[in-house]
Amino acid sequence: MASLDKWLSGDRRREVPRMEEVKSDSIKKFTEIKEGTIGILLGSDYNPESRKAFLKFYDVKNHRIVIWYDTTNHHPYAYYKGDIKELENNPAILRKRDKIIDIIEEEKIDPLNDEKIKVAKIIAKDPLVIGGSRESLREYITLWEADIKYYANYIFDLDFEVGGYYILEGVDKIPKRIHLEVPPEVKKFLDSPNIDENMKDWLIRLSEYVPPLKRISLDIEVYNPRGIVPQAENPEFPIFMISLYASDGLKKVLVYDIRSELDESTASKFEFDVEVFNNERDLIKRAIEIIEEYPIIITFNGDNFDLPYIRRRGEKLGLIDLKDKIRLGRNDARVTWGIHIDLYKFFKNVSIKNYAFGGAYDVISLDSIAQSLLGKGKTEKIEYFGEIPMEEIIRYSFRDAELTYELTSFNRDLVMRLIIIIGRIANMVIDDVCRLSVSNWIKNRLIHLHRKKNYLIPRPEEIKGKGEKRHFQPITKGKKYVGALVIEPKPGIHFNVHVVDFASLYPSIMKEYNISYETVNCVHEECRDNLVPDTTTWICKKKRGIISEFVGVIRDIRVDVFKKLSKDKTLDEDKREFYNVIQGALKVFINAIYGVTGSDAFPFYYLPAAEAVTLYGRYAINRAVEKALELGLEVIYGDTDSLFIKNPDPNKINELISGIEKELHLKLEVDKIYRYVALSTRKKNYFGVLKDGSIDIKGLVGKKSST
DNA sequence: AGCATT
DNA sequence: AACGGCTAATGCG
Repeated sequence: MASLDKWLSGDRRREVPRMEEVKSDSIKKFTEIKEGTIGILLGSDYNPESRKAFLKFYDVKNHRIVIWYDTTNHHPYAYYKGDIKELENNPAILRKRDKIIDIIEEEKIDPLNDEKIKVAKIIAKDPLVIGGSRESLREYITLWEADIKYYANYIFDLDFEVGGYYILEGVDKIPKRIHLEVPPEVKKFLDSPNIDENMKDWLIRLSEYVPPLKRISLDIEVYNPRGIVPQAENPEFPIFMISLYASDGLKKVLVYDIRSELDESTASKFEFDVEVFNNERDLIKRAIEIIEEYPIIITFNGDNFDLPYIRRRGEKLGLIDLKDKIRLGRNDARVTWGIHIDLYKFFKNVSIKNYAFGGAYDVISLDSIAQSLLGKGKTEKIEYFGEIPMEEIIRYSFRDAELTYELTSFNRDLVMRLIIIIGRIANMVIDDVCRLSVSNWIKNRLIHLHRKKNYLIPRPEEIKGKGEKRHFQPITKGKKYVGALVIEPKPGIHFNVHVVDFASLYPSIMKEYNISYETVNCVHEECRDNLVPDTTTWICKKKRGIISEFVGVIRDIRVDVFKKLSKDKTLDEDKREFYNVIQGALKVFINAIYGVTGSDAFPFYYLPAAEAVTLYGRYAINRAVEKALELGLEVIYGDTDSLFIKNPDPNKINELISGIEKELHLKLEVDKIYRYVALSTRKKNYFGVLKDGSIDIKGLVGKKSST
């Protein structure tokens, strides 16, 4: 304590930092690639010095990241729709002439007008010419595809697949995609006749084995005064502890013995390694030396705290090449030798929280998430280190690193697998998967799909420009368009109630009715008679919509293959769990695709498309009610995609299901059967007892009577 | 009471 | 930074 007080009072004994590099051969490692290296593509980035995109592969044999630099002479670019001669004389272009490699004419397909068009492609020496600075071309000229990250662009253009296996044959050869042998349980589906080529590609890509990934978690402690929270932007207090927990069994706490209270006996008191240092610089140096041996770094809030703090403290203390190891972005921190996963960002992601983990945790903190998912939390909370014995802080700090690591390893590496699978679905590098939201995941894959079809990606205002007419007033004030239909419940206790529902209604509608931003109110005259019920919105009959196709294929492989595999008792648990991760990740995408279509922040937002989905949904449930009544069935309630039918003749239910399937091409199925269900006058509030005796309660919360 | 807001 | 519908609590002439 005394030394802390002294330190706080200003006696910081600032020695002149020795300019010294952290010893490492990590840079050298990247200059050569051993022939025959097998790697999984996990990351990519752009190197401004060499002006090249590069890829990060996880070497599955040596468990390190291998970096491969572009050899194809690929460059950043953007498109211009107007006259190429005019463009060449545009002042903004003239100003940037020395940074423009070429302007060439290219043929693309305009998906909104369904026609081939000639566009000018501006090829630049570096990405900032296109976008990212105030002087960039996109600030002066209306450009197309000018806001795609360059390294993402690179992956799309060369058709690289994130999460896929590659063989690296040297620095000068383009990595070649290789495929592991398809496991028999998946092969069975590949050979089946109702699986098309598109589905096959997805099946092979997603089901490929995800190996255990070597990784280390890291957590730092800062010796700050009471009541002051250390700031990564201005790291004025020393790091005095760094805890590490790795997949290869390394468990270690590095301590800078700031109060000189430890001795030789300290290390033996713990079930993990403890290394003691007498200054902060050696502590940081040692930590970097260790984590550099790991291709994947796991933190909890490392983007905004641990990594920037380490980098800035280290630089203050003269560890000058930390800037080449930890790269600080505006809102992230990346490590050059590997991949940094910040679990705080990942678990904060609404789709991860609510869909992947069913809202299991509430507060986004290490303690709360660990408590919910691992069943154990932090050690007792420490408010102020100054009063706590060093040995106790060591245990506390170690626990954080342990929990952070275990959040990636519990349930057979569920989280690591999930991250890789999302990367495969979105074709997005792991760093971005962990930091961006579901709309970005979807956008990323859609951009790649546009490239594959040679579609020029429309600007959002072009999509809007097709017209935003909505046909019905939203029920709820402040909403943009009408949503689901909820049928007025018949209050009372009803016995033998069968609930039928449409299987993933909105995604099925998007798939079956060809809903996409370019197919709703398409350009063709001959499609204008294909109307959404009760509207003047029409849907294309000539071309498959890009979003419809995407949601269709991932819906099909989820329902037809991965859901089945996840329940296949002939497979071992590890495999079942893996297939369960895949079907769960697919579900996140499938459900969100309709949602983002109705979100104006989404670049492919189109209100009439979102409204068409809900209107078809309303139409479907209304038709089902009509059909049920025709069959003499009694409908007592329904919500969005479900009908509650009282005491039905089972044959009539089957007739209803087959009739609807024939008429609407939507699958209706019996979801559950209640022995009895009690409905009130309120929608979305009921309870019932199912056939197996279990109780089902919706919307009702326990309340005290006021009397 | 009735509407707006969360 | 995924949608809308619905219930309940709270605030305010």
